[in-house]
Amino acid sequence: MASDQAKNAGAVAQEHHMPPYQAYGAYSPPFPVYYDPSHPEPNGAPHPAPPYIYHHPPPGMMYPYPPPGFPPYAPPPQTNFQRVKRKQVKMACTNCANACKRCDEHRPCERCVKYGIPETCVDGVRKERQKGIKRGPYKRKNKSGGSDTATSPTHNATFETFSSTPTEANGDSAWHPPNGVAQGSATATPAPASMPSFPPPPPEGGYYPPPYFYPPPPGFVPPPEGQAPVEGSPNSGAPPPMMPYYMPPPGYYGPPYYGPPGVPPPTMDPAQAELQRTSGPPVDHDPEVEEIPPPAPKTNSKKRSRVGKDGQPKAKKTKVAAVVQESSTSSGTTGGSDQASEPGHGSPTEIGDA
DNA sequence: GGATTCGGACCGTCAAATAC
DNA sequence: TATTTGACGGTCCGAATCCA
Repeated sequence: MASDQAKNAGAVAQEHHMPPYQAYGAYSPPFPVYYDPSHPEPNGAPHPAPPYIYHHPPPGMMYPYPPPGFPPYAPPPQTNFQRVKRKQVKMACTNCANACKRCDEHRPCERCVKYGIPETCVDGVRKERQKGIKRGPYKRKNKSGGSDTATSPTHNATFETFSSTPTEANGDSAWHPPNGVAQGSATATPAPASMPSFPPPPPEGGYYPPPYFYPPPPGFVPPPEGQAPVEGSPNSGAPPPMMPYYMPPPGYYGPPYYGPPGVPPPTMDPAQAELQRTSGPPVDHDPEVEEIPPPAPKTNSKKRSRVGKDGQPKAKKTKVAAVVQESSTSSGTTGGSDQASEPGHGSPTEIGDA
């Protein structure tokens, strides 16, 4: 469940701490970014209080990714979008539960009101979890080395939204700005004087110091302040959609990092960070990261036979009958956990009831 | 074409297993 | 004792199907 918790933590953190980014150039990162104390904030604004710092790249900031030894930015697959986590109510009313429909916290719930059966909108009785079930030995996750290390849940959650992008196999470690512009060329925005050489070894904390930012999506280079984007470049058009950006090198707990304001990011064991830094990124897959696989081709595998578990054809329900049944079911189950009378589906729990 | 059904993916919780 | 793991018990999405 750790992964679940991690995902939840990420969702919560994201929900509660989304800095007020403003548009910068063609895009602004939707994640916190550490600041470089030696680098002035845009517009001369004071630095936010460390250590939880954010800002968008100041005008003229260059995107130094990727460092040597790290793969080039790979455009995220179209399907690698952020998944909106489904929110469940703690306890659906019996009517909604039987109908497998969304319920809400209120009683009567919206659905019961809609069907005119608010009086039957009551919580069911949650079955008690079985106890004393013996389990086999647990498979402990490998905590040392590898990309699937069990790092801090917060850290892993960090990457839930910005899941790693596939690593290109061509071994090209340079990030190529768009339109054939070589990285660091005159056309690209110059790096500020305060920009340290890249990549510096991770400091004692195990993460790289700021300011490092993700590169913009392919085809996007923040134009120098006061200058229009290169004609014909994507910058010159509409702002790009928010996309997952480049995955930072392992051990770097900079962007994106979500967490409570004022709470420093988790740090990695320096030895491990160095190992990962020198051995290359585990970019292609982190099992802790929730990746959105390409949607499976639609099939007809969901053909239902309208046959109950006992092999008997299920009785059809008319609209009224369904509502009535829901009502009767609810009134019949409020006093106990026996769900044997509920309609065919929705009773995987029946298995354990015997 | 809208309403209904329900398979199964997804979610939250928590006891057992394990680490410290 | 604290943490991690894995599965239970549940919710509800969305395709299939029904029906006016």
